[in-house]
Amino acid sequence: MNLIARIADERGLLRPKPIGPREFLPFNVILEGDCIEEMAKLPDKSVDMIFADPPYNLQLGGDLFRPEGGRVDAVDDDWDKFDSLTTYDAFTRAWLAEARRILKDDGTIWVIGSYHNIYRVGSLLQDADFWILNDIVWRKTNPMPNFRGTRFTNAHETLLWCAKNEGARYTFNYRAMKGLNDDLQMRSDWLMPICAGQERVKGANGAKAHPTQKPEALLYRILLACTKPGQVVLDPFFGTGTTGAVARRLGRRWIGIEREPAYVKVARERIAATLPLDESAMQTMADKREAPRVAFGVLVESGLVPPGTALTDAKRRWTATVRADGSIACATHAGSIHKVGAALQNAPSCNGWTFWHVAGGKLQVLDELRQQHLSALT
Amino acid sequence: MNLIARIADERGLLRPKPIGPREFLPFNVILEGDCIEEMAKLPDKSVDMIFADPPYNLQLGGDLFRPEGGRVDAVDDDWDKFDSLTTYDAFTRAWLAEARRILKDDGTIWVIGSYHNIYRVGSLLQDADFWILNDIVWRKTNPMPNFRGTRFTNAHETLLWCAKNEGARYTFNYRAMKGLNDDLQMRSDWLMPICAGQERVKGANGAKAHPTQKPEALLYRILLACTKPGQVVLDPFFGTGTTGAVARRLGRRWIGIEREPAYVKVARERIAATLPLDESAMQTMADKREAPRVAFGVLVESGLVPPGTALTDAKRRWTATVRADGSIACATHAGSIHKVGAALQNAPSCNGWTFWHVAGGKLQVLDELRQQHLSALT
DNA sequence: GTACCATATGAATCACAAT
DNA sequence: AATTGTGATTCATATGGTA
Repeated sequence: MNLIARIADERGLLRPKPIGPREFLPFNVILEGDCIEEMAKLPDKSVDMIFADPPYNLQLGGDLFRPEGGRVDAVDDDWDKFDSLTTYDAFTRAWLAEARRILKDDGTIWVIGSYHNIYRVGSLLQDADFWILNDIVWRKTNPMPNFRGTRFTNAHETLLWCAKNEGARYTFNYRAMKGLNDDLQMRSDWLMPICAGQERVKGANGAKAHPTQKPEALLYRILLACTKPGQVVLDPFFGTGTTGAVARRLGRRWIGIEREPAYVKVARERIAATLPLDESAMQTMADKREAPRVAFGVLVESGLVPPGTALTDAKRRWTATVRADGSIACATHAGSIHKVGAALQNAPSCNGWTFWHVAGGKLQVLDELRQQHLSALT
Repeated sequence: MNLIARIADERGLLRPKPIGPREFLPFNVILEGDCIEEMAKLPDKSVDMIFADPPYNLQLGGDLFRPEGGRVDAVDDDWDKFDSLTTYDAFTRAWLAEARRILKDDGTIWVIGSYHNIYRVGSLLQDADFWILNDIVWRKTNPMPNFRGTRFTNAHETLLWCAKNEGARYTFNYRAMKGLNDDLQMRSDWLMPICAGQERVKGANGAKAHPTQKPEALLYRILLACTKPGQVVLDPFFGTGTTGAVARRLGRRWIGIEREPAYVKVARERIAATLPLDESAMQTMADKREAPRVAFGVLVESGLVPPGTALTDAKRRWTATVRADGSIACATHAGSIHKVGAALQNAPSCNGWTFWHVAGGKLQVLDELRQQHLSALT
C-alpha cells in the first residue's frame, strides 16, 4: 500500500492531530511532503480557493497496444494505486476534511477527476457539506482514441466547483467569464486541448516530467473566474506546478503541496522562470468557435432524415436508402454518404452533402437540410 | 410522505420479498405502479438493457424524500439536507438492487442525472459492483441560462453506462456509432437540443405533459449503440415513454414502469402512434467481429490464393510465400499470416488479412479476397 | 522557404473463441 | 481454469526529415 493510502487508512475519519502552530500562512512556496500532513500545519479558514487534482485511481490492467504496434505509456505510478474503493474513499475523506478546515467560509474548492474517481469525490464532497455550484466538463479537442473499439472515446474530464456550505458567499467573476466567451454566458462545458508541445514540461531525458500535467488554460479560466488578485490559492497535489505558474501570471498568491522531490524541483524551476504571457496559450482561452461540422447521422437521429429515406443524385442516376446508423446502402455499396457517392461514381472522393438529394417530386439536396439543422441550433 | 420514499425507507438495504411468481417477462407494456414493487415481479437476469431517468433530488425546497413530511424550519436545515441525501441514497440503492437482479449478466445499465444526484448514483453503482464503461455528457444546444449570473450556465447532463461487473461482456455496436459520427469514433460528449417543439408531449391544456421529457435522439443513440434488434429494454422511470417510443421505432422490445396514471396514459398513446422502421432501414454497418471467420487455408484450397503465391506488405518491405497448408514462409519466419506479420514487424500482434497483399503490379490486400470468398458463399 | 510525409503520443479501467 | 490462436483496432497535434 502506498503512503497516502496508508495514512488515510490509519486515520480513518479522524482529523489529524495538530502538528505545528498553525499560526502563519506561507505563500508562493511549495511545501514538500504528504498533502494531509502539510495541510494539517496550515491555519483554519485561511485560503481563498483550493484547486485539487488528486490521484484518479485508474485501476488499469495489462499493457495496451496501439493498432500500429506501439505501446501506450499508461499512468502506472505508485501514487495512483489504492487497494480498494474503500481505501480511496478514506483517503479522499481525509484530505477533504483538511481542505475544508483550511478554506475560508467564502472560499470555493475545485476538484478534477475522471469517471474512475469523480463519483466518489462528488459524493464525499456532498457528505462533507460542500455545496456543488457547477460540475464542469473539460472536453478535450485531442483525446486519446479508444484503440480497440470497445467503448466511446473517453474525451472529457470532470471538474467539481463547490462552495463551503449551502448559501455561502463565494467569488464568481461573471463579467470576466462572459468576456472570455464572446459576451455569452460561460457554459459548463469547456473545450480545450490537452497539455502537449512546448507547454508540456520535459525531464532531462526529453520525456514528460509528469504523466498528468494539466493545461494552463484550464487553471487560467478557473483562477480568473473564482479568485481576485492577491488572493491565496492552495493546490494540495501540486505536481509540476501548473496552478502556481498560472497564479503567478495572474497576480494571485499560491501554496503548493507536493510529495515527490522530482516534481517539486521541476515545479520550482518552472515557476521561477519568468513566464511571458504565451500567445498560443491565450488563444485557447477564448472559446474556439465551434466548427459547424454536422455528422449526417445526427440528421438521422434527430428525425430530419429518417431511416428508410430514399436518396438520389441530381440526375437520378443512382439511388440509395438511409439506414438507422446514418450509413446509406444501395445494391452494391454501403457506407457513409461520401464513400458510397465516391464508389458509385468511381471517383476518389465525393461530397455526399451536395451529391445526394432526398428523392421525391422535387429533389432536396442534403446540404440544405444540414443548413436547416444548423440554424435550428442557434 | 410519498410512496417511493416510504418503500425505500422501510426496506433500507434489504431486497424486497418476492411478490409474484416472476416467471414471465412481459414486454411492450407499461407496468403501472411503484418502480421497485414492479421490478420485484420481474424474473432474474431477464432484460438486456436498462435505461433509468430517476428523480434528480433537486433540493429546491421539495419534500420528495423527506420521511417525516411536515415543513422543516430553518434550524433543522442541515439535518434535513443530510437526511434528504441519506434517504435519496437508500432509494437509489433499493432500485439499483432490483435493476441488478433483473439485468442479464451481459446486459448494461444507463442512468441519467445532473450534478444534484449523479455523484450519489455513480458512487452507488460502483458500490453495487456495476462497472462504469463511460460517462457520457449530454451537451445541450439550448440550455436555460443562469438568469442571476451567479454560476456557469448549467448546460449539460451526465449519463453513466455500466456493465454488470468488471470484465462482463456487453454489447457495443462500434461500427454503428462510427457511422452516426461521419466515420469517426463516437466521443463521450454528445451535442443535442433539449426536447421541445413538436416532439414535446403536451397535455390537454397545452402545457407540457412531463417536466423532464428526454429527447428521442438521446435514446436513439443509446439503443442503437448498446442493443440488438429484438432485445428487451427496461425503463423503470418511464414518464412519457420516450424509451418505449424509440425502442419500438428501432425494433427493440421494451418494458416501462410508471406510477403516475396521467403519464401512463400519455405514454400509451404516444407509443401507439409511433411506427417501427422497416427491416432494411434498421440495418447498420456490421461489426467485422461478427462476420463469419474464414481460415486463410480455405482460400488456398479453393485456388483463390494458390500455393506459391508471393505476398508482400503495403510498403513492400517484406515478402513471403504461400505454402500448401495455408501457412506462409519468409527467410526468417514461417507460420500463419498473422504470426509472420507480427514477427516481421516485431509487434505483439498483427492482422494478416489487412497486412498482406498479393504481390504484383497493383497490390491486392488479402482482406479483399476474403470478402470475395464470403460473398461467393451467399 | 514550403509542402509533404513519416513518426510520436496523450489520466485507458480497451477481445474472445476454441481447446 | 488457463493457454493459445485468430484477428480487430486510432484522432488530433506536434515535431522532424525530405523533396
